[in-house]
Amino acid sequence: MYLKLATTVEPQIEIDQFSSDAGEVSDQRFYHPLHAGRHLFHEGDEAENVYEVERGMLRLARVMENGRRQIVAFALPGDVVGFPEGNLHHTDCDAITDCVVLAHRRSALDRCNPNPELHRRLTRAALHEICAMQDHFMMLSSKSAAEKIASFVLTLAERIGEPATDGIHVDIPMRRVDIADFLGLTTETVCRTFTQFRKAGLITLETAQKAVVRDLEGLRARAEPE
Amino acid sequence: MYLKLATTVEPQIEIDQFSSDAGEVSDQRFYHPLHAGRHLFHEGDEAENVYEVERGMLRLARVMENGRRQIVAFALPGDVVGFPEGNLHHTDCDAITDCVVLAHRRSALDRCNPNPELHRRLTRAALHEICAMQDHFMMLSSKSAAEKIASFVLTLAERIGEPATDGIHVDIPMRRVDIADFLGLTTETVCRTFTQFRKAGLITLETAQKAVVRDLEGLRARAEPE
DNA sequence: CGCATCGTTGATCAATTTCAATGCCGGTGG
DNA sequence: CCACCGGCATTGAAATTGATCAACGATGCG
Repeated sequence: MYLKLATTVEPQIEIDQFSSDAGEVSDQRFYHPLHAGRHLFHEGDEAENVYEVERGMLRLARVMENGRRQIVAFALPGDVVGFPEGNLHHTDCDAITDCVVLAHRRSALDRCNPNPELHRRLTRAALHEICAMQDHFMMLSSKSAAEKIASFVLTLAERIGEPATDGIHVDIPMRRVDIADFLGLTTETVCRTFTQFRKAGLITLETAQKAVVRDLEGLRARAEPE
Repeated sequence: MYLKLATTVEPQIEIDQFSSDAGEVSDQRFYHPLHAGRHLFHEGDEAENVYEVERGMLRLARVMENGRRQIVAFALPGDVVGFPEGNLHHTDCDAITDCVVLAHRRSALDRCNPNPELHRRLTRAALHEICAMQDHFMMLSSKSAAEKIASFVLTLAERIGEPATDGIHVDIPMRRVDIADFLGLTTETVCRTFTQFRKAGLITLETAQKAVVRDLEGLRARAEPE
């Protein structure tokens, strides 16, 4: 299965206290609500925290001097974002939808103490991330546009799809250009491929952001070559 | 700077005992010589060790069911390979040239004790790897063939090039098809781009494996668009 | 020496990008 | 309330890049 969007960690430890405002849960972690469009951190920022996504969707991006942009990942609930390089963040991260993230002090990643269990979870998440990124290499380098879009929609369907009688309802909150920059395509190609799938009866599009997967097997068949 | 080939760690801790045969250095680490063409591990193998490259070059690869292959990274001295996912290796790894690698028990990555310093180094290497892979995303998704090859040669030159009066001598021990599978191109395109650079006077090729960078700036100009 | 593998080159083809225009929708202000 | 505006999505046609198909050359090894 390709296109892990980002890194999933083991089931969430139990959180007792929750305040809908940014609230300190303990000195180790605290909740942080985040409105759509707001940045969580920028490339080059001092990395104070790593974040576990509770709700919503985030976008991790890197920009080249000349303006070309790569979406590194879309982060969904359960994913961890903000792994530092040295002391700095090496991507921009902003909220595509309203989000709630759980911030962990960056020290939890660096040191076993005082919370060895959290340290272990975050380290595992980092290792998982490496594996997931390697999957994404396959996606970027050896798949056609149709295979990329099919895989992409399938992953979204598996992770946030809601099964219904008429198919799997999938929210696609990111813009077409984000999908393009994630998959190494152009906006136009993304559009065309969506319409191609729509005309083939694989999906329907209520709006550009609301899709229904009507033929899961058909979509799977397009996700892998042969 | 794009195309970090793999993960560089901090300067090597001092090693006193060295045996040219596979030799236990301590219960935490041991040297492992490896001839060109030999595998260090396979995809799906139980991950017993992570390896620090001392000498030589290794190839990390993933293969899809249908035979398509992605070279995930080329590992050079200072790089770390074999980060596990769960308990398993998720790539094949074999030696392109004769190598010497330093094996660390996988537990050094999982646990702080008994060697917290090593644990910290390996964890950092994993984080660095994430960053390096994100660089490679840019390479794979938003660069032209010429930009990819130029970046690739530049990185090799920086990491293993030997400056001389006539330019920077660079060993390119991997085959063309490996370069192609690394950059998401075909063998033919890799070849053509090399000849194009040769005809433009940017490089010379004594053999397919021995290149001399004659115009560093020219090559840099082709590595980035604009 | 002959075979096998790898590298190189050429010609054609197909996929995707590019360029251009139009449509759609939500927000804003008259 | 409605018209206009701006951003995003979609579609079409042309251009370009890189893939594919095919042949040949070089190199190393049994």
